[in-house]
Amino acid sequence: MSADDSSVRTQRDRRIEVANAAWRVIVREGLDRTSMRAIAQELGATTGVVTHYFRDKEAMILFALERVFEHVLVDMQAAAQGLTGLARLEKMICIALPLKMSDKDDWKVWVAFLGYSIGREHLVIEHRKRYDLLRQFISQELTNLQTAKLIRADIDITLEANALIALVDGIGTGVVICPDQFSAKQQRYLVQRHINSLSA
Amino acid sequence: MSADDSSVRTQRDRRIEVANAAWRVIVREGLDRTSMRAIAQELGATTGVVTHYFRDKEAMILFALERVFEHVLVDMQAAAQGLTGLARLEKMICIALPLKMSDKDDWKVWVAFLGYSIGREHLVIEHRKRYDLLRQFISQELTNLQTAKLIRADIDITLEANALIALVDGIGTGVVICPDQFSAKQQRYLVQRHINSLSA
DNA sequence: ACAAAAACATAACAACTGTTATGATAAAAT
DNA sequence: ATTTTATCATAACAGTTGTTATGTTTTTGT
Repeated sequence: MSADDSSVRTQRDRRIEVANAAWRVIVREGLDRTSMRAIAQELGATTGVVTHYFRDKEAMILFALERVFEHVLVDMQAAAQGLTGLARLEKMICIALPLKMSDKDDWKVWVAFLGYSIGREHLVIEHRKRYDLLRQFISQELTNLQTAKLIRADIDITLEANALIALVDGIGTGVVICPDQFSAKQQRYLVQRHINSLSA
Repeated sequence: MSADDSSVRTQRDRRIEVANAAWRVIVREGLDRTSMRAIAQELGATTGVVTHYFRDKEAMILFALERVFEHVLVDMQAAAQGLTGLARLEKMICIALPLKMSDKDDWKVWVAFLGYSIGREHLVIEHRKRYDLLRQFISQELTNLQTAKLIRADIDITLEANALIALVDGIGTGVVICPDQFSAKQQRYLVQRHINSLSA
């Protein structure tokens, strides 16, 4: 092994390239038609690459999902920097929305995974882990707001975190199916109104 | 053809039996693993039955989806009977929620379809038709409420219909993934609060 | 009773699936 | 320089897929 160098292509980098190719195929063809061969072709390589970097198809699929999810979490954290109060929560939630056209593809992958998980309990569990993380994340923010007396004291934090997730999830799938029904402004308005209704 | 009789098994009845078998397989195995052979086996028959009553797999799948959707619409209409005002809308929306354990299976099918549609534009369009119908349906109710001055006059009806659909959709998928996070009482509370916030 | 049509069963088709084994080539380590 | 390891290509495997064709049986219409 060579020393750490920013100009070398590490093993993880290559895994990400494969996952990105998978991501593109999922968006274009759907998850159940995302075959090893389709991914390899999208990558301009053969299936040898895919099998070399991932134990099996499911490991690769989960890696691709994890990338989408992690991406959102990081963006939420970054967007929250420097903000406080309700505006901070509002900004964070909005990051998860498909406000831009490009965000829609991430939502396509997310929705595809949700559907693909039905009947595959271990995938449902994987998905649940991410919802749990999100809930934990939002609950933390709500707790801070409650401590600062910016939202009402009688609010059930877990319930409200779930409600926010449900709202975002509903809008996300709504945009995937009916892109014309949710403008960026409308999405923001719905989140803003919901959060303001929690205000003290 | 014999005369109309309630005790005969019509062609449509048999199609429904096939669709119900498909529904069960979708819930248990997932949509992409719902093969013709699996459906036939669930039905206690062979693939000859399935191919005889449906042009191809997609026609059968769409028929099964339509049944789930129609079922919800009918139930909503039935539940609305005799009710007026905000309580009427509230009751209708709640019908679509997975309040009971048995409702969860319908939501599994719905979510499976959503994911399965990704990358299949004609299925997205089919789904969109149903969202359009739902929106139209809810908009009608909202319009009545607005005319009766029971909700604020400045409310954008289409936006609010979409918001309600998104809320229900978010809760539904939430229950499918995290069944422990939404009690029936909590689901009702969220819908109730949302609708009350529209009150005049 | 007889013919026509509906309701299935069976089997075969070609295409596609994930996985695995085996090679070949290039990089890295010693 | 040589050996080991990482990276990929190729090919074959056994299984599954939707679809179609061809039967066989049952129901129905006349």
